[in-house]
Amino acid sequence: MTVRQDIHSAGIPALCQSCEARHRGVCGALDADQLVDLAKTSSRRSIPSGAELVGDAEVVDSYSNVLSGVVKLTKSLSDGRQQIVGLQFAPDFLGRPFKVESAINAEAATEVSLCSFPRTIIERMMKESPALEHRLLKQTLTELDEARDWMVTLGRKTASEKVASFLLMIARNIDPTVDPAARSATFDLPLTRADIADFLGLTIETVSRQLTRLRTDRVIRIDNNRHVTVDSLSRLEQRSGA
Amino acid sequence: MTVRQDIHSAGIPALCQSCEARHRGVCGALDADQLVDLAKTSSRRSIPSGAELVGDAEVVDSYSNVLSGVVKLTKSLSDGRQQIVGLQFAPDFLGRPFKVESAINAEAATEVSLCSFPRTIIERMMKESPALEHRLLKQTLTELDEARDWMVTLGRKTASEKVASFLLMIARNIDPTVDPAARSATFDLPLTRADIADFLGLTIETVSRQLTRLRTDRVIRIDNNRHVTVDSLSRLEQRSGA
DNA sequence: CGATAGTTTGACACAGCTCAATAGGCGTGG
DNA sequence: CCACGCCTATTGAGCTGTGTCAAACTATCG
Repeated sequence: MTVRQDIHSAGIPALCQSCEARHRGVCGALDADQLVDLAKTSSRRSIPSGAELVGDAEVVDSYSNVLSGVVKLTKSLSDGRQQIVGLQFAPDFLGRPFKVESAINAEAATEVSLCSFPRTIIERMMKESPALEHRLLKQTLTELDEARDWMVTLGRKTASEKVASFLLMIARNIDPTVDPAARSATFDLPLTRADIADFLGLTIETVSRQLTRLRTDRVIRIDNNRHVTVDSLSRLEQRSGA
Repeated sequence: MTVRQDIHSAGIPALCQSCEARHRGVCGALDADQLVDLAKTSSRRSIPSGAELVGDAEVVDSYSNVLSGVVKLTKSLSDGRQQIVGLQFAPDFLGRPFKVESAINAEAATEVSLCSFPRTIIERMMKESPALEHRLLKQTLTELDEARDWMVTLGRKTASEKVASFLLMIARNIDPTVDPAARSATFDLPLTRADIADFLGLTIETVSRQLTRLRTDRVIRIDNNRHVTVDSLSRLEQRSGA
């Protein structure tokens, strides 16, 4: 990962100067003028774990970039059963264009920091800048691929395969040292057991049992309930049913 | 639904003249010149039920519009377990832009007719025409919403709720008389029991048992294994867990 | 140190799976 | 038109993985 601090930094707002979203996120699709324009009305905010970002059926009037932390997207049935349908990590773009009402809940799974923009500005820029829309299309296609991968996990994997798949996914998204070739990984789980259960379509108890099984089989180690060490990612992968 | 046969039809290729995709599908984003251009290299083809359209890990060199019939998108685990991750109806656009290799299988679930275009043409047009990319973004967002709805079904619903949800979805997509306010519906199932099972993350036997339960409870009628009549869509909806 | 929220463990129940047999639909050929 | 064979769907009996309910344990924080 090289730091880009070149001639193009000229005129970039201070807010955006070192922002990850400007490189890997949607802001990478904007030129200096557009960034200045956007930065005028955008603001960083820090959200405590557990806070609701977008309520079900709530009118959404802002979009955001995730700068750090993990956001969980959930859907619920009327009797309270809940399913996590997506996790967003930095530098994902948060928001559902072309629909003022969201059928989805967004909640901070960890402490989260966001850079938020008014809906109207983003929608104007999308009209003016095909590059922005292009970037958004790419992210949406990626999210669709991920959603479909999880459909396989939800529909066809066993509980132990689900838990292994989940750990693998988190390792790849969180641990900075995990390039695809890495053999081991270590990270903090961004989700509670209850969240993991909602993500995998299981109960808390089943998740817990599968984690202890992985632990007694020496595939993972867990300290303080949250900190996970995987010595052999390939062993974990074997258990993921891929 | 009004038939559009107005001044804008001037210069529209014969092939596209009465094509549904020109109104509700992606071709609606193109002007007459672009349609002419596209029509030069596009072709209609009819595909028999069961034929594979896109093999897993196969290089995709064409995109298509679905004109009639149903296409199932599947993913498989190495040991053969399979999950249907999407169904495409007319006038959906079939193909995954920005990725030459597909991790997905596409197969005709019924007899299908397609209008296919070379990959290169579509990709050139996407660069030139923001409207096309915009349309594609909208379809992708819709598919993402659908995928997330199914994640809830896969992860959190019981077998009988799954089967009811499936019937409801098919009724809404297939039966032309089903506007949202309709009370009843009748349609042919586009999928075999095995396909339904792969869609819902169940076994054939469980699907069959739940269908007979719906039948004995007089929620649906089934003739010739395929033809379904739903007298009260709201009763079916009550069983879908929504 | 006590209170609280999150996690683990155990015992048991049941929804959905597996295996096996039967029934029904449909095309082919006599 | 019927007889046959093939494929799909249904039904049954028993098993098992995961859910339910309940209790014990652990971390964290005032």
